[in-house]
Amino acid sequence: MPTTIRDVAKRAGVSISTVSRVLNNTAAVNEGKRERVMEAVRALDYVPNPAARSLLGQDTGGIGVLLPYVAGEYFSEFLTGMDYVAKDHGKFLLISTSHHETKEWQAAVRTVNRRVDGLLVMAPQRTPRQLNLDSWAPTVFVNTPVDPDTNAEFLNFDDHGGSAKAARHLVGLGHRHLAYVQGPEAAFDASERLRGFADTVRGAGGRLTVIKGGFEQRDGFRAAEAIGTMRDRPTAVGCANDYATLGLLSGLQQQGIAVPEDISLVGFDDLSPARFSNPALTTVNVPIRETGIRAIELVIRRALDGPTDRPVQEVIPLDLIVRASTAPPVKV
Amino acid sequence: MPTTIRDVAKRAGVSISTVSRVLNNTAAVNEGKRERVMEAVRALDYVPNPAARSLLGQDTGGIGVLLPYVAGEYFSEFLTGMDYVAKDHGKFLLISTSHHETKEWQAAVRTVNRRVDGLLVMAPQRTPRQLNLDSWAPTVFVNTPVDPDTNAEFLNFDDHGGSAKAARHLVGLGHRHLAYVQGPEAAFDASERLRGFADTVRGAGGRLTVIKGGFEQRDGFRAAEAIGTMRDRPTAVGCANDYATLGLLSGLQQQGIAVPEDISLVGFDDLSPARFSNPALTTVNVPIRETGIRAIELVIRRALDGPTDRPVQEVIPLDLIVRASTAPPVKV
DNA sequence: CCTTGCGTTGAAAACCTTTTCAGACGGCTC
DNA sequence: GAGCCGTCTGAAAAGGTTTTCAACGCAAGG
Repeated sequence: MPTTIRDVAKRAGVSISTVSRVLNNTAAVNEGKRERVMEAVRALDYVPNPAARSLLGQDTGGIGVLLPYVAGEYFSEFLTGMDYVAKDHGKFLLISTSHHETKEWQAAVRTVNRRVDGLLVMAPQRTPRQLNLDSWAPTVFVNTPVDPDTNAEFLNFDDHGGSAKAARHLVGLGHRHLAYVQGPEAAFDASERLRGFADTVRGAGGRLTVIKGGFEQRDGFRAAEAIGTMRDRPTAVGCANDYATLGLLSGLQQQGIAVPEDISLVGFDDLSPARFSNPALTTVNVPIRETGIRAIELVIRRALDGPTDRPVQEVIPLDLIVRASTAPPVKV
Repeated sequence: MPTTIRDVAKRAGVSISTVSRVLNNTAAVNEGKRERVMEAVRALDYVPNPAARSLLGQDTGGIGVLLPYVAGEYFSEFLTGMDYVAKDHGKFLLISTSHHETKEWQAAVRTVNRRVDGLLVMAPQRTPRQLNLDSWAPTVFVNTPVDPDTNAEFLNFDDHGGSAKAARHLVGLGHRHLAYVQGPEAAFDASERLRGFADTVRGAGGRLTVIKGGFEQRDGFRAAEAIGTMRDRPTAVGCANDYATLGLLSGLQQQGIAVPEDISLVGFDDLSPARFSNPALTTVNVPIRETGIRAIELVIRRALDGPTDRPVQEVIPLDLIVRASTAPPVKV
């Protein structure tokens, strides 16, 4: 039986109302009594019951985080950023994942509902409309197709633009026949990346071969086999993310194809393994950790201030980081 | 104003007690009424208020997860496993991290307290005693120094044994002068790994040079500089984890030192990047995802069954995976 | 001296659910 | 036909907090 506000009140010789007032600083209290209350709180190691508190419609202290999944460095970077601010504000993170299924989505929303003060959602395969999480809590979407009709906040990456920069870099080096290893088909961000790459290559009059892939290393590894056996091999390849690029690199090298001498490679995300591969990857930097921080700050702000009529809807520009995996093509 | 049990009762023409009984299957209810209640629940889209529920001392539905930090693939694998089972049991994960500071620890415990039905703690730099989370919720420790006096559950990896296998492998290949890149000094698992390596090398009459390092790629990269400038260079190097090994590999290759021809490398963890590096890493496999699954299952079981007098205290054996980064030393 | 008002306080209501308690009702046994 | 039992039901209490409301004492103002 944990100590309650009543125990504190008894020990301090005041009513529970007074204790509440002292704790929440919600009204003036006689200095002597305030002291006694504080002393009692310390002595009994009293912590208010969060359930009782949120029953009254007060804040729950939680922030819900709904992600498609949580595997890989991309998400752990994201989480790290979020965790950092959340802790700073005395909030905790309530994480639920793997919601490619609309059913699972709704279950997750239902679970998280009323246990959190706000919501951060990353759903690259869904539009907010499909998630129908109405307006029961302030919601910030990250990396999710914008729905112009909601007044939720959106923080998106300029996947199209970033990918275009990568393609422009390759074209500028002189590449004319390029390939692109595609991400998961249903994912909004992956298709934007493909589109940015394709638009640029075709706009420059280059030839583009699109290869099915995914976001994991083994997807890139498989793509390497496909590329290795091509009769008319491309001289540069873009990938949907760094993991796939790393797998691709590994696969090519095992076939004796040199990077960047024989083939140039461009990744996406700029995760730490990209810096330490051999050769280090040219890739598009995605400030995922910082975005996690900003997103949580937004959620907290909206939870505090209530709804705005001017929600933040931002597209974050992405920069290309040129490293050693790209070079001009060898003339044949 | 969300719908309450009262709304449901009114619509179904019964008392709230009956609604509660139907929902929780806690007593027999007339079939007709049951139908009407169910209909009302569906029509109003009623979801019981979790705060009210946990106020009564019912389960909160949450499981607290306290980690030292959350960055890197190791933790994202761990989280993936945990998330998987938690979702399966309708529980949600309440995650809090970065508790190298005892103060932060206590704050985290306080926050999580009474919001969860059980606790999973990974604290390689602390003993459970230091965390003084008394007995307010069933707790399972993972990768944390065992405290024989608590009756909490422990799931630990045989870091010492795994590291010994790695060392034995190298010694068996003929290496006599080895180096070891150390992990964070205060971490229990890192020091066990070092100890296992050192014990074995010295037991076999080999020479061991210990190099300060850490768990991140840049730590390995720095170690590569140290090794590159050594006059009497070791022929094989063990590392505290794969990330450091990858950084080390990258650094060595940039100096023109060939792996495994000039130096053999052994990692620890067997994360996915280890499989796709060039050469692929020989490393000790740590079933981190599976352990996440088992740990959460343990927490849930203990939350359901109440305290046991025979808590699980297990040391999980670790296997060495031999790949391309190790070879016999070249004779001089 | 009586009112007004301020600063401070405690009682009680409200939040939403589960669970206990007692009652109603029908059918059964003697 | 009286008593009993079993099944089903609703009223009410309990859980811990915040907040409203009324009231208290006391000083200042009329």
